[in-house]
Amino acid sequence: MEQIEQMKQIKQDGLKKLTEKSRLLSQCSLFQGIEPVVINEMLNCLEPKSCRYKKNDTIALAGEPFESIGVLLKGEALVIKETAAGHRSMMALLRPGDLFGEIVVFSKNSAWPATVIAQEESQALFISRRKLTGQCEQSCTWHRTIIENMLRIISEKAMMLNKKVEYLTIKSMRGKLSTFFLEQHRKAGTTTFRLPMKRNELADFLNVSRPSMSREMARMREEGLIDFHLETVRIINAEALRDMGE
Amino acid sequence: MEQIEQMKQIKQDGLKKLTEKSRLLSQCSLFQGIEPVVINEMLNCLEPKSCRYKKNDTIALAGEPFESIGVLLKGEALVIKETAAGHRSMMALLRPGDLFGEIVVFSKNSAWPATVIAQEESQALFISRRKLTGQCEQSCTWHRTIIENMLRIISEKAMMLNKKVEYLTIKSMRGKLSTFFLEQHRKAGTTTFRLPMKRNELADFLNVSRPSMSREMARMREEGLIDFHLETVRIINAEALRDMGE
DNA sequence: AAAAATCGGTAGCCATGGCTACCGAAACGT
DNA sequence: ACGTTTCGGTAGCCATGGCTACCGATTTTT
Repeated sequence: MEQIEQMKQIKQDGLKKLTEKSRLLSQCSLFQGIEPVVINEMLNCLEPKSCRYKKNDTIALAGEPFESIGVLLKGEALVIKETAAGHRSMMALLRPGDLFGEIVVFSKNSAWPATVIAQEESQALFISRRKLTGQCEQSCTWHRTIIENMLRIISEKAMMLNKKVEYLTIKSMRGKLSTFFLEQHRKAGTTTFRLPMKRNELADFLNVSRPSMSREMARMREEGLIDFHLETVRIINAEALRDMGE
Repeated sequence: MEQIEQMKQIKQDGLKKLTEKSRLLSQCSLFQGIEPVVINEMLNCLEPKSCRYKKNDTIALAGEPFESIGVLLKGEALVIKETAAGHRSMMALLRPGDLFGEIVVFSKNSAWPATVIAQEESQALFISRRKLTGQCEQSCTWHRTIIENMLRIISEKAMMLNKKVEYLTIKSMRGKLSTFFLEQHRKAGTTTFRLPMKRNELADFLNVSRPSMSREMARMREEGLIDFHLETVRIINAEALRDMGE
């Protein structure tokens, strides 16, 4: 009798786990717009590999061949790029629900371009490229959704990179700042707006040094182009800023 | 009798045109791996809009909403980015078979990010996003191929942009050159290789000025890191180069 | 073959911006 | 409330690299 109760418990735990997993996945951009219940069915068809990692374990190693997209389910992981000299630079911090390897899965060159390392005890899911595009006989409805999601995700990544290239291509400090401020202004719709990043992060985004950036912002204030205090920026002479954009 | 002959002729001309179009499309990355004959069938289902343009006509205008991917069939077109100041910069030159708008079709923000202008008498094909992902009842086989192509195309674009960002992020001249030379070396497999671009283009790619680049290359030669003559470059001290990569 | 255009190398000038160092203010942790 | 950390501003030094100008070589045009 006790045994039966125990088994029921195990089964319940299993179900709870499954629903927890699909609930987590329903938050993930790859499964956007799909009900957790449906995700459960899909997983049977997608046959994902689930892997657990301890702290400092290597989840993916740059250069290794691969054919799967990764989803971080639990924990925290770092995406790291190593230069030939062995110098490491952090590229991204992954949190539960984040994808990795999404750019590379569908390109010809199927080797991890970066290394992913678990920062704490983590769990990741890998879905193979074939399962993702492959049409299983039944339930093609959600398959279509997942492919549309995939297309959207990669497109948005490309758009983001494109924007980044635009900023990096601008040579002068003032040009970068002007372009950035005007973009924020356009987004906010008001002449006064708040910067979405700290100075350090902004300098990093524009690929300039923080002190040099502050210096230039001060100059622009002196010249009556903008005014600012901490995160708050007000555009005074929009025309002049526009003339700086390259 | 004569009328019948005439009609036959017209029909033949139509067929010739169709096969010419599909022959052209079979060269296009979007239809890679699909037989021209099959492409003909597909076109019925994809319902592309075909448009003709005269020289200097606007094929697509930045900011305008859109939902279609473009294929240049005939002629030549420029992709142009206009800054707020009205300053124009060329982004790409399109030739027959080239796609445009491929990054944006599947992103949420569906507005042309750049302007496309015909440089000569041209013809372009537009295929709507829905038709591209939509599954028509029959012939899902090639539909799958076209979606896989689409995924590959966007992924590769993202990879390319990613690589570009990597180069642009390197701050020092020497770092950029070292990284570039090492990459060429890796690709070629030999210590001596030929540069795939002219100096002007390389300087442009690395986002530096041509004379400064030449100067730095000369210095690197003096220091015994590399040797070069025109397009031919030989790596002498690979280790030292590696240490420069940021 | 002459003229023009393109291409690559070199030199000198100097503006831009990176870097270190330091300071005060704010935010955070305990 | 206190110490600690993070954040932003400022200053001075000077290396990096942009820019113009010029030259010779090669290629293309006519």
